[in-house]
Amino acid sequence: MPTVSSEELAAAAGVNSAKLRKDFSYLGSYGTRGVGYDVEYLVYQISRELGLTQDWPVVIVGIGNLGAALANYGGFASRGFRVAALIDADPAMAGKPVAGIPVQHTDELEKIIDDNGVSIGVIATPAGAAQQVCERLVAAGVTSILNFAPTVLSVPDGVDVRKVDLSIELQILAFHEQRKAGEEAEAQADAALEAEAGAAAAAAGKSGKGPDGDVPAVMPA
Amino acid sequence: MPTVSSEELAAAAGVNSAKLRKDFSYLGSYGTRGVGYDVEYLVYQISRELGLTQDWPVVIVGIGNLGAALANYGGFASRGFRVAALIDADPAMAGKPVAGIPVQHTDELEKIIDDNGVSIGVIATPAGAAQQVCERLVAAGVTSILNFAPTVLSVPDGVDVRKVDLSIELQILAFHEQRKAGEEAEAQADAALEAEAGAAAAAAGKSGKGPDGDVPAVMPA
DNA sequence: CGGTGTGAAGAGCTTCACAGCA
DNA sequence: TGCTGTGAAGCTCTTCACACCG
Repeated sequence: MPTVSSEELAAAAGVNSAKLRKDFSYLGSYGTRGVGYDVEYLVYQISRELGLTQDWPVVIVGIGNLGAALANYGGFASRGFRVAALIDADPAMAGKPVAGIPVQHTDELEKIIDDNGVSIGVIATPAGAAQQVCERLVAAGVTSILNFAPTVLSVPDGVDVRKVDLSIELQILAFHEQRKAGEEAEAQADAALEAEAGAAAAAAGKSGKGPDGDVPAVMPA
Repeated sequence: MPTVSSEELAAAAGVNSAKLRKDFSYLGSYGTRGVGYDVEYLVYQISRELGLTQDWPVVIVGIGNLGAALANYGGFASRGFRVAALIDADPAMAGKPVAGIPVQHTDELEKIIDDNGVSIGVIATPAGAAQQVCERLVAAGVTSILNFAPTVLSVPDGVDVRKVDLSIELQILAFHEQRKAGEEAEAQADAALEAEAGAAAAAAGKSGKGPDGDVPAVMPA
């Protein structure tokens, strides 16, 4: 299939075809009237725009189950990410290969960041260690952090943090599940609450908010 | 701190105080003019609305690194989720405890779902096994699925699927990182592309889209 | 013809600003 | 007086509908 129409793409992505055409149009006119979009060319243009044509070295700190799962995750390589190093505080882990990469001790953190020109760090440590790791990463020159630890990180301006909460998607499913079961439903407003819900419980915690608003910065403990 | 103002909550959550008050108002009038919101009462009301006061039994299928990480994740219990069972296809895993719960073999899947009244399933299997597991879960009565496998699941109407792509947040960070580095920047449009980007490559794959639009249903391989 | 690119209309969400109540 | 609750204004994002072109 060398070419594809906005209608087909829209159906595959689950959106309206007009929206898709309009979005594409912001990148330029990559389609051909009466024909559609050349798949290969389109993929290249979008990849370039999203930064997938670049190589991004990342380090993963905290090689427990989650860190190991991330290290083994095939999706990274295909999106232009290269796992430059795995770092763990446990000396017993040092040298042990995970996903073919030997784990290095936290002592080496600054050197690793520097040697590899790493600007993106992934934190998969327990909650207690996350803030400290974060500070060391930032001090060493990392400017984007993906946080899997269940804690809110505070970072200086200019550093982006995105927090991944493995249970939030479950919570959304449960929310809809509850709706299926009963009630008459007050519809949209509640979704908005998700972002705010935690603040009541936390009532503190400088946010370190991500660049977009689509991931709640604060969630209940 | 028994009471809190919309201004404080808004600052903590990183939103505008008017928005927060408006959102809360959809749930009812739980604040007191001139005073603020009673924290305990507010937390309860929001918890109830989000379904956190219910107990949701879930099963996790696929006990590799990721499945184990999920089983150990503390955030579930505090949000009303109870891991009813861990299921894996590897007979060698059967009986082995993970996070204090013995792993059961896939053969038991239907019985487990039925016995525990499970309506939410988590898939953490390799991509190849996911669709088949999904079908068995649905056939057994599961109506909400959280999919960590890097594949698009197709499901019948009435079943909600949410796909968690561990690399998508990294991709968003890289996108912004790229922007920091250079360019003049065409701003908003590109974010929208994230949801559609994969469709060009996939150009197939019935979507099984989640209840909200905020998680892309299709992503590049 | 068929399908893109896009101005204009429409819908939904956010913010303002202030009446009203403890 | 202080802060909530909310109509109305403003803004952004989505959808429509069609001119235009291969």
